[in-house]
Amino acid sequence: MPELPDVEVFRRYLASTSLHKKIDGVEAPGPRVLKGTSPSGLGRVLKGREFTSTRRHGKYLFVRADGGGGAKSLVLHFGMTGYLEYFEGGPGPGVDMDHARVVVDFSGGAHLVYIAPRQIGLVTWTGDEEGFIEEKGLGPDAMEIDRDGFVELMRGRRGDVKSALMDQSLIAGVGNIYSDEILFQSGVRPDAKAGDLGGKKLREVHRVMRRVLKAAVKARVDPERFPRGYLLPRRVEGAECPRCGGRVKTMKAVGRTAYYCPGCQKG
DNA sequence: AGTACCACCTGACGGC
DNA sequence: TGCCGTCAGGTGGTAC
Repeated sequence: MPELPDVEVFRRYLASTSLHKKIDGVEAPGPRVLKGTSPSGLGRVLKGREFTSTRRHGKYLFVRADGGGGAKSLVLHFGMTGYLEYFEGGPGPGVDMDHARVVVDFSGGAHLVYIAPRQIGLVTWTGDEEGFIEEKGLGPDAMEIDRDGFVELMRGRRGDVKSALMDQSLIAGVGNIYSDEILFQSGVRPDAKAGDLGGKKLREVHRVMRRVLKAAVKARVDPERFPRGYLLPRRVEGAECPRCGGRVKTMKAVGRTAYYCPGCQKG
């Protein structure tokens, strides 16, 4: 799940559970997700500190850890299957500890666990969040970029609009699922050329993008809670289009499967 | 600049 | 039941 809305939900979860607790130590039973650090390295950085604030940029989550020398932040990226669990005492029966990759132990017996069945994901630390974002080549966050900036970025692109929306160096946060939703609600086919859309349509895509991401966060990314008329809960080949009653179809775009409604998306 | 693959991992699912 | 191919919401690298 982890696109911008999912990561925003994780951020709020972490902020409501894990701030202002002393960190006793860190374990990394899945060290493959650690990049540029080691289990002991991460432990040395975090031990004795406490998380004080959170920040999301695109699909990355930064967690500021204060109480030691210099600024240090935990950096989390959730790959395709990652998420967080917090618990006090032992893990409940529903917690998938088999796939726990990083565990932060707080004094008093609470734990924050980064779980990722497929170890595609990233956990590290940085002393410079801005520098990290720059190194990764991330564009502005999809909820932060303004309308004119968005139109400028999209204009002059020769590739498919879907791949432009998903290009993290242009705009950070949109992935395969939400690009489908945004294009569906904008009435634009996934294989339309971004540069062919025109200013008016691009402004509409920008407005729809903001609305969709916001609604997804509000729905806590639960498809059942999405507003009516959303494609996401019907994102299945042959399903009934929630707007026109036609059939949802798929096509390949940038090596990914795009779901769309030929009846609603003609642009 | 854009695309087309491959790779990294694991699990679920359909077909035989 | 088992084996096999395919697919899955991520990014990063290479080669054309």
